[in-house]
Amino acid sequence: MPSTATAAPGSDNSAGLVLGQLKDDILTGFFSPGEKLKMTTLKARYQVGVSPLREALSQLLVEQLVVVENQRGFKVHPISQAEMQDIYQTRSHIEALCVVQAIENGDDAWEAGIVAAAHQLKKSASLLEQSEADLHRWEALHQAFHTAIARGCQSPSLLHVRRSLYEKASRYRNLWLKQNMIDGVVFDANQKDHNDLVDAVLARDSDTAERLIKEHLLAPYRALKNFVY
Amino acid sequence: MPSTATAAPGSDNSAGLVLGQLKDDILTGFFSPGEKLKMTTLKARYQVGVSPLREALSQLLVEQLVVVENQRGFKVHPISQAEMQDIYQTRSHIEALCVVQAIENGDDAWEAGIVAAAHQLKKSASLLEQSEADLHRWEALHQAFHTAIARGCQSPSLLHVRRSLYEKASRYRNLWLKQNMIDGVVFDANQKDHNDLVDAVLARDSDTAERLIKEHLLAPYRALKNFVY
DNA sequence: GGAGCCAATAATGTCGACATTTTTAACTTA
DNA sequence: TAAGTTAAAAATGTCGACATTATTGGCTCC
Repeated sequence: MPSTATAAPGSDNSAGLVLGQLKDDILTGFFSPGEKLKMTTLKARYQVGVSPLREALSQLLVEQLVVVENQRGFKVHPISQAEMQDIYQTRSHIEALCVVQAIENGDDAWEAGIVAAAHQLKKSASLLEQSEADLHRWEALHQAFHTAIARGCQSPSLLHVRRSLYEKASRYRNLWLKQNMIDGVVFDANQKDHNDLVDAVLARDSDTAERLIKEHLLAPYRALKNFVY
Repeated sequence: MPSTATAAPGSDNSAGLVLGQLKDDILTGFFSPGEKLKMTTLKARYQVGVSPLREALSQLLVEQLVVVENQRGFKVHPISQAEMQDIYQTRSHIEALCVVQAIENGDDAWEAGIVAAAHQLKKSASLLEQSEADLHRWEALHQAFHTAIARGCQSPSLLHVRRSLYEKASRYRNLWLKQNMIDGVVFDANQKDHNDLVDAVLARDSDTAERLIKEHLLAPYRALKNFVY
């Protein structure tokens, strides 16, 4: 599975680099949920010592992508039906907050960013193969599109939470894709959702936009929730 | 200033302990906003080596209580009018989400916890001196009261965000108190707010509860926002 | 006198080493 | 054979040391 390339490195030192790689490896499922993360394994994979590794793991601990037990090291955060439901539901509420506030605060540059991102997404969707690389390119554009909308809320703290929840949700999505690659995108490639959302947002129709975005984010959850881990 | 004793240690190793102490020192203003956090200083204060320190700082980095620059070490996260507004506003939205969902999901034990916490808070408020220790005891009960309500939402991810925002907001509150200790509690000791909130919550009146909690959390912001840093 | 340069000092970030704890595996004993 | 015990092996968490980078202070030169 290719990198999600979503993880922004905190700093350009060794710990920051390994943070991005390790996060990617967890989100893409290279390291499985619950898997023990032995230092010898990580040292060999990322070619660094324990210090940068422990710093990166400490950060992933706060983001709840790993768990720790004293003197017993780190594990990948386990997945569960309950957590998946929690993440997706909270994410829909947070995203809705972003959209509503963006509609209140967004300026002309924000609107321009939305139509630009929507255009790119639409073009990408039209020539969408079922290949893994295409799928990941589309997902990047998909996320960029929604970020273009959410960004208008102009609240760093909300956007911070939003990013964290996206990452946690993307792990469930990626794990699912890993097993069901055939009809992979059926559950979120529906272009109509996006057209309707853009219309509501640009019309500054908060209520409609809120309803649409919540539904848009909960639809994949309904598709994934019967996935047996 | 006494410890806020709010920071839950991640694990009982050295890094987990120093995380709690360092977080407290930042939230209470022992280390000032923007202050350089030199390793020699931290080593001397917490009696540990650089490894646990860097792990703790890495976690505070994610929680945005410190900032880092490569090869230039860590600083306490600066404060600003803009961040304060952002934190308090987002916090009011998140807390409202918690309350509304708690009203939907809360059970009998949840209701019992609320009336118990409200009772303790009321008793504490009646014998409230203006001493620093009293003030911190009251604030602990105050937070416990609101947590008793929010807990009913039964969403770990929402409660996680909520805790993080509380901590960030508490720093602004503590910094303000440090300079204005005289009439310290006037802006949030109003018992009527709490009585009304309990009534609305127990009556499962979401709209009223949402309005009350948002107002309750934004009131201190209005009091603090003219505070010149 | 002030700006620019250079050496000396100090600080950061990373590694290997070590003490402590956990895990594994063999061995005893009933 | 299965459970309990003990020794060996492995893994974690922390420290001190070191290379690299940033900062300070003095010196020269204009």
